Amino acid sequence: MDIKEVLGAKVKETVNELYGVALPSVEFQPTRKDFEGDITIVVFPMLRTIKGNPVEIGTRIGHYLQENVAEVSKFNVVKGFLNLVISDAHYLEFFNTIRNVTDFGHADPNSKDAMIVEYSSPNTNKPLHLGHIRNILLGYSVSKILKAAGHKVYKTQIINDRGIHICKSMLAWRKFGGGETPESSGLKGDHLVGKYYVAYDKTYKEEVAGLISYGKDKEVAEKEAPILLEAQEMLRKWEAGDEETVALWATMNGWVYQGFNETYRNLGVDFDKLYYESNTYLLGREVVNDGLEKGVFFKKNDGSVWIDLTDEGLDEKIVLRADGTAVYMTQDIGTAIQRVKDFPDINGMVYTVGNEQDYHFKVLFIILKKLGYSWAEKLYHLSYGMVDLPSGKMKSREGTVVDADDLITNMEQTAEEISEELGKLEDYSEDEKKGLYHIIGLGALKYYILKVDPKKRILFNPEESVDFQGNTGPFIQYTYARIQSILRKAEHIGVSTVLDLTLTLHEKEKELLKHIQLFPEKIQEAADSYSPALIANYTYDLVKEFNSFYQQVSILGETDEEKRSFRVLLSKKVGEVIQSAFKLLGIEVPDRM
RNA sequence: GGCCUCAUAGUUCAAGGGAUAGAAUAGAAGUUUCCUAAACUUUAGAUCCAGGUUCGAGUCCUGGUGAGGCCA
Repeated sequence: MDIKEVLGAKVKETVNELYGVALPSVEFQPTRKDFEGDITIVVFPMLRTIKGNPVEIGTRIGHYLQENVAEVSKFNVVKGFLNLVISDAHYLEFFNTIRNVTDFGHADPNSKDAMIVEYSSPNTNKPLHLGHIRNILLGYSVSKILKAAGHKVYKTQIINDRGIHICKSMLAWRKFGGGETPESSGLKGDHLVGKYYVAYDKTYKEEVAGLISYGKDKEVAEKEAPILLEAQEMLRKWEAGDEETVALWATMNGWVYQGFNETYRNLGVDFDKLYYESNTYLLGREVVNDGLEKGVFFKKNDGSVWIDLTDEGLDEKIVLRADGTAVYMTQDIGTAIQRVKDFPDINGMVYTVGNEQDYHFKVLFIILKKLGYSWAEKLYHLSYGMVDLPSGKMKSREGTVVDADDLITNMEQTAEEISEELGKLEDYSEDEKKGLYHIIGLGALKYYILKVDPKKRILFNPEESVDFQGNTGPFIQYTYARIQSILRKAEHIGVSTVLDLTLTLHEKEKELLKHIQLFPEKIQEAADSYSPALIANYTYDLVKEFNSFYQQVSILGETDEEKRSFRVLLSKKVGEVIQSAFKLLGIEVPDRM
């Protein structure tokens, strides 16, 4: 039983007895380090219910708790803060109940609604970059966190595999490619296709410049460049189902998927179901007609269909063009409904999409609610800020985009350089080393990105991102590795698995136990706010707490056998919590480094 | 023009309306006969501006300023 629940109930009971009033709630916080105590009850909010002096009230409650609650061994009152010292026995008892629990902190599986988490959802005309990485890591981590909080989770993405941008790559490949394939060129499929997208853009710009030099207006030139007209023609052919065009489209998309899959594998992420826009772009139109009948939408004179959201403080938004073709909104409405059909057990969806689409999703969710879908209440736009570079915004035109694959390789190399310098792995085989550098390099990258609150912009400094000291992934991995080293040595020494519940706890041991105790709450909080950053920062705090413990007490060198055993068991548990927390971030931990 | 985010040490990040605003990095100074020094200890340094609500505001409200985004 959670200590806060016990105390909360007791405090209410106490107040009722002493003052004859019912307290609506009790506010707790961890006691600040400069005061004696483990848990603090804030008295101020009680003043609304009980009239009087906060110090007096705190003292009376403190006395009562000390006498009647076994867990409370001491107390002190500072201003309106009632600091309680919790007995060692309570923490030992807590430790005893969790020490053999393998998924400590996780809620019962499938105890909550099933959900869909969508992330990645790239275009298929160029390789993934740093912006996608933030999206992918966030989405994957949130899916793990929701799962740990008790939800069943389906991971999905919608691949933007059709449209003018793909036609541009296809056209350029046909014009300049000379039949080049990933095999013949040795290029990763997505990079190959991206190369032709760039080639298209170059030609396009030359043509526009040419037209302008012949006296055309810039705007006109941009619309009339021959290569653009050709690409548009190609798109029309694709939509008409032209065999050759569709075949080329399928081939080139196939290359891109191979490339993407390699990147996903490197990042350690996966999906349960994929949606392709080429299959879904026609969805949603019937729903619009439906909504017209219900009066949710209205038709303008030109035949286009709109929704009026002025009563929501927004404006009017188009949902179907005058020529009857779908806009993004139409598709998204259709896709959402399709997903509920595909996964009838779900009640809730998370869309991991950048914050430039905040408005779009706000509107989408309102429309779905107005259409009367009950699950529309449980949609969440996991919106995240852009990734900036020290030089400013990433711009593909200026070549400042950080490529995902290059970045991963870089991180692995840095991990290798640092490890080689320290030279602790002489007995490792090349393969083992390679695996380890991958774990460390990706740990650095993932942690660097996930520790930041999703809604904030990230400044990605390539030099700092490979920093392995301080609040970083490798620092935490290193602590884990040290713990494993202790455990290996402990095996030789022999450690009792019986826990002596009458031990007197060292201050640092208590701190560690308090921190471990927070893990389940943190998972819940992270799930409620869809924020891996909470887990990252929690893990870092735990690691710092462990390092401090490690520095101050002897673990294997402790001569009292019972104390030694306890410390080994405690270290082991800390390792397990680190591992478990990092799993929620999609980060692996090494046994040695 | 309308709407939406963000603003905290030199820098990168924290802080469910609660105590003296925490870390990390960069700077200064220390700690290795002992369980991994990728560690630890000490030191200095910050809430964009002006009002308001509250016993109490980095946090909530209003108005500015600055950065970014969305919609025509």
